[in-house]
Amino acid sequence: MINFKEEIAKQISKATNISEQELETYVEIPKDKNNGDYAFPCFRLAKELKKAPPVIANEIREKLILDENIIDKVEVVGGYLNFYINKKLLAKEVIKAVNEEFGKSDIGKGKNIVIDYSAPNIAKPFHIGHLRSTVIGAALYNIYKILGYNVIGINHLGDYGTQFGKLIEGYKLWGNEYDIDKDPIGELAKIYIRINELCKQDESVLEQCRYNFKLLEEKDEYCTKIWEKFKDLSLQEFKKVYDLLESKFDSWNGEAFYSDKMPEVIEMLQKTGELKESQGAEVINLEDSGIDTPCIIKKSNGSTTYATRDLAAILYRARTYDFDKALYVVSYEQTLHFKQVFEVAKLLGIDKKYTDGLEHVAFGMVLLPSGRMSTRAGNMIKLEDLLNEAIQRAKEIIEQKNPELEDKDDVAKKVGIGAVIFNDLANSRIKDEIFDWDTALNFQGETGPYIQYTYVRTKSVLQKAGYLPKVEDINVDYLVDEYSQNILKLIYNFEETLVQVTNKEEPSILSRYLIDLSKAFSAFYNENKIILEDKEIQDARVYLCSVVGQVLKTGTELLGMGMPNKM
RNA sequence: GCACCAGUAGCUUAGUUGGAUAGAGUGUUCGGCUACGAACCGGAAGGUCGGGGGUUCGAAUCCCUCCUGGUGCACCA
Repeated sequence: MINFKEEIAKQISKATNISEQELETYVEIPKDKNNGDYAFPCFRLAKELKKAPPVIANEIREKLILDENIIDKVEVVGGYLNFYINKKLLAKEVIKAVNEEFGKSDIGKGKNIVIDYSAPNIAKPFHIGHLRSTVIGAALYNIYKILGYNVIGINHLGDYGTQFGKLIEGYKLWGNEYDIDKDPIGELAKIYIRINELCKQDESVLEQCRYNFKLLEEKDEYCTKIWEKFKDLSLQEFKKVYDLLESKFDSWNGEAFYSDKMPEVIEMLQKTGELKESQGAEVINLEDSGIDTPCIIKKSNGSTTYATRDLAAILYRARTYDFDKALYVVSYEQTLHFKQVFEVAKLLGIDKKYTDGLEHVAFGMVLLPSGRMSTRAGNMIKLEDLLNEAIQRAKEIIEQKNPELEDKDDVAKKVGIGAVIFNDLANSRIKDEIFDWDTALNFQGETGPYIQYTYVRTKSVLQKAGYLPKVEDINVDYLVDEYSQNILKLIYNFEETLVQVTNKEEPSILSRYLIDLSKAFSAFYNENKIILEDKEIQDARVYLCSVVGQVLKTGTELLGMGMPNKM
């Protein structure tokens, strides 16, 4: 598609002798449509030219040689030059560009992106707090992919560490009191809570738990056997949730996968001479980098830590995937951990490209109105329960609004789960979220179902029309009204929106965009009759409908939501 | 105590590299289905952008300071 910003910068460049690249960064999109489609503020030139901004604006305006096929008109308002683009050109460009392939790009060609997301802890319930990492990671995955990047999605399962030493200890003590095969995670969670209580009361039990983990690392037969059992049972439970969310991962290599890859890391760190003994443990001091807390590589009993495993993972991923970016979609509670690990990674002697590519994509916590969720305290909401409730509520609304609908179950799943996913992706990821059933399962206003509903209406119109006109038959004269233009401008910005998502690792930018597009279409839909006597007008509007539908569907699926054809 | 993050309408929030009159949704309120889906659309009311300084032609945005909330701070992950 034509690049309007670039065209405008080119024109101003000719009139001012300032480089086109510099000018392009100054060109902005006015908030108020009454100020044109693009604007060039002259204020920053005032100092240099020693003239008042309005004077500069007028001078530039006089020197501008406009291509009427691209720019309709330019107005000087105060210190601004306001550009109005050629409406028909915009319509032509957008209509030509949108097809099934729309949004696909080769911006990321040849670049590898590793995304580490979801990563629930084995033997603990998969609760609503795990949703954010799962859906943010999945959305980023899809968006990088459509932009042409080679993406590797990794579920870095929490399947290792002292928590297993605790579970093994609890199982050893009271295993026969619990029916683990019947409700694996529920029963294991009870054991986990109980052993934690005991650890608090009796330090020697905690020591024993740590020792169990050391045994596990040393491939002790009994510990390994129990650990494998817990892991298998947990994965079966997790799959239920992943099936509902339709989550896919390219790799399920969890922490345990790196157990045999840590000695190399430790050896590398020893060679640097930075690995120091401190209070019986082996640590890397990071005070020089402004991090007060040292990074523990080896505990005093000789076993490894989360950080050691993450370092082994960085080394492995650099070698295996040659990543340009490695994203960690993990709660902001772990900010310090990643700061430490990324800093220590610089000692591994890997290419700067890799250490520069490490990025913690932090997100806020999901809190209950009563405060934090805690597996130990038992106050949490299981994700599976939320998703099933969402489907149930969607079904009730379908029964009420559209009882004749076919595939009710499938639609209820798409709408219900879509609402939950969208709710989690709608706000900036860094913000905390106080969980509320009615908010998470709201289907009205700025929600996932609103976007789905808008799409369904485009489909419905197309069905009523019974045909799709050919692009070359569209008369763009009928797409220059305010409502059509609003839609076209948004669609014009689709790829730019996706790029912004990857620049900020912020899927909510796409969520907002889809809301804006849905609103623009709803307004258009309410103001204009689409099926009507005049065939030429109808063709143009029907085609616009189809274009909107395609973008809504593509965008919604990028967020990891399903899109129903009817609802 | 130190560090990091957040603070925008009753509630949930958007706000591009500083730019024109700070936008939405929700709730309240008024109006719109003999138009292709009302899970929708349109209008009204609602703001000292946490407070105070500063930089700038221009600050929600940058700097300083204070307040409030959250998170983290060595053998959990």
